[in-house]
Amino acid sequence: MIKIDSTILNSEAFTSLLEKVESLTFKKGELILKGGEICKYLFIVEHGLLRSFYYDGKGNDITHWFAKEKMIVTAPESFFNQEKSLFNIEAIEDTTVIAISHEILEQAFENSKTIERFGRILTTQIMITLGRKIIDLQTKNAKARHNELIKNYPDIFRRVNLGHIASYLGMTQQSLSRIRNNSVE
Amino acid sequence: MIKIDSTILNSEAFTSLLEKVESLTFKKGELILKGGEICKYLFIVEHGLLRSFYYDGKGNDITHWFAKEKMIVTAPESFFNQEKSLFNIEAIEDTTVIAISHEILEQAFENSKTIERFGRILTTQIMITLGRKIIDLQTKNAKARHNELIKNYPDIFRRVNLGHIASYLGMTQQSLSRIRNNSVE
DNA sequence: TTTATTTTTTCACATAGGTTAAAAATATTT
DNA sequence: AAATATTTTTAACCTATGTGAAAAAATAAA
Repeated sequence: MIKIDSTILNSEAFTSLLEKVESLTFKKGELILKGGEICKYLFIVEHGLLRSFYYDGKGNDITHWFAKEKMIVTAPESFFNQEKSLFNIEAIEDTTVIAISHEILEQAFENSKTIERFGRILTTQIMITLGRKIIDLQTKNAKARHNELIKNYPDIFRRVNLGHIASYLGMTQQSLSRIRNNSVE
Repeated sequence: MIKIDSTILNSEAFTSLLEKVESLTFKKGELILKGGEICKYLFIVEHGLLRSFYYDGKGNDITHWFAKEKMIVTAPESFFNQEKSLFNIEAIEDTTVIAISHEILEQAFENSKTIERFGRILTTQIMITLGRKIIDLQTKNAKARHNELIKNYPDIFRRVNLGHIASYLGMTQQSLSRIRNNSVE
């Protein structure tokens, strides 16, 4: 859930990059990326809501991340290393994205210190965010993780169904439902 | 557990950066960074072994990461954003590190596209590694996480005591001991 | 506005892993 | 080598969360 600062979005280097990108539209339920494919694009959400998810080998799909307006999403390992993707990316609302291809982005990194810098700062912040998620998973119980999400991303919480939220939080849908409805702390 | 490629270590830009860094030595048990401080340095381990850890608020310390020879370690949020650190960093063997200060590194990022690029690629790979840890925590049971560690980092496993490994893996020391000694799958 | 589909809740029961405490084994210091 | 400190194991019991199945509620489709 990384948001792009609008000063960067409006910078010259970024504007020139944006001239080379595609705008794509997906209907609710459509897959933007299928697991097993090589992820060609990094997506910036214009309108709508995406989630990346993977299968856990026991028949459950696990939401890894959500991306709403102005957020960036891709299958990092697949996109940056051009390997087969573990992740699927799905539109959970009708969604329009800007799609930056790996090739175009690599060129932009080569040619523009500003973009390279932006990339570094972005991945740094994502790294920090992922670190926090690890800490939450290791130190907070289901109830506390749920509260944390409501506090930090109330809108995501409202727009996404329980099952997706539950797997994102590392619990079953039934547990999340129980937590919500129990007055028990 | 990110390793620096030796071609980068030997590059000119890196060599010139290394002229401006400090070499520090710590005895086993010493704290290199205390929680609450602002982390001034990014460390590259020359010899020895470090761990970063935090307190979970219930009196337990939780190992977040290990760093052996050639690995980089810092308190990311504190170092990159110059905020108070959640993490402590401790030498778990007698350790020598190269310490790159925030100021020097930021200058290097400004002045050298190569270093900026290196920073981007490094944070990208860390991002991927952290993503994998989240997946492991969400989809694997204690036994499987333990097997994963033995497979991927057998040396870390040998050099570190059980308690540190257990908290790194998101379980208690007793559980890890039980897993190890039970023939039960 | 009925039917079908999806999502959420509820419930009984199971279990992985936590908790507490102590013993055993190992390592370190004197 | 004794004494002390640290680390690892063991064991009995407990609890948060998972599992499986079904009912209820909400939403979408016909």
